[in-house]
Amino acid sequence: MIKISKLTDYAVVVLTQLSRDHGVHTVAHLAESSGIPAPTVAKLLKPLTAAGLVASHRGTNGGYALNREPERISVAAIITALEGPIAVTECVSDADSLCGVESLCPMRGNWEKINRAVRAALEDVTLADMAAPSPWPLPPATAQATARTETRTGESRG
Amino acid sequence: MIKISKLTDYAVVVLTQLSRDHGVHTVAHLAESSGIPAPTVAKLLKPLTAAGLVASHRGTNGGYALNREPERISVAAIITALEGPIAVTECVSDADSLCGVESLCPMRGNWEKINRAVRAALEDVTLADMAAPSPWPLPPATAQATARTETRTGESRG
DNA sequence: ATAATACCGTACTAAATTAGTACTGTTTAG
DNA sequence: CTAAACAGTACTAATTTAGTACGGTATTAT
Repeated sequence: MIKISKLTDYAVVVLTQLSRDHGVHTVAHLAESSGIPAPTVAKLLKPLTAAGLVASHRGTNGGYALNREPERISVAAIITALEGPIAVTECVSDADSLCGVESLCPMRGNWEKINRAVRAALEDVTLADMAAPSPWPLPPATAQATARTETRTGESRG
Repeated sequence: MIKISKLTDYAVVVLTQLSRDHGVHTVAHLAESSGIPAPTVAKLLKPLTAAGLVASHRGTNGGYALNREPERISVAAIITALEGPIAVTECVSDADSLCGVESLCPMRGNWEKINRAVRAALEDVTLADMAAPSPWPLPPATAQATARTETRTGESRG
């Protein structure tokens, strides 16, 4: 369904918490206040640390803290940290993996065009945006949305 | 990895074939010329037919044909036909599925913003674009690509 | 030093999704 | 009436993703 993994979803939640309180937070604390199992929180913080989005502090009174202003952390950066380069198709994501279907390959340039557009959309939203209160439902902005969009509106519960 | 399913990938391949030769093609024929297993081709053509993207003709000399000009079939329409409404997170895709993590929900409006941007990007590319010969590598357009992009360039094989 | 705290890293298990296969039914042309 | 070709369902297998467990290392306080 062209969606991100649950782990990435959780990562945004955890990072949002860190952005609200700039101090150092332990995994246990973050897990408790978010409702996400602690081992899972620890798991997602690892690649986030490796990517330099958060900083870790060991020992007593240690924990994790944001390593950069929320305004300077894009959703694209978060996704990239956890899932690797953003690519809608496997074709372009790694040079080693062949397509399997040869006739697919001639259009990898077109897929890359799509990838860039998606990437740009994701670069444009920062953690600060995500932490900010969100108006819901969203005001209709560009109206290029499909006809299907209106099928489900009204019963927003999720 | 925020990618579409293989079935959708195949669908684009099959539709590209149909767009090149406007006649009626059997599943067997499409399978042979694409290299995709016949049952799989049959499987993906079903929802495509339901969505009105292709038309099916039963009986002897039957088969499938494009139901619309390639210029009027967007990649978004193909993905939607096979995978349902385009949404990066589950949260907004269906009203019935709760998030599980409550703290996630306050930012569904922000996620929807992202969903719209992705959707727009996918609406913008048509089947005709995909069937067209693609320059590769693509000329750098907006340069908002992440630093990671350059890590893998050079050995394009996929 | 010693002990407690909290991250680090790897391996493993289980669940969910996705891909692929098989089979039976229905429609159309000759 | 027979053969061609789609329609629909059910099932199996493979892959991916989520979640758990455990032993190790660094830092701080006593």
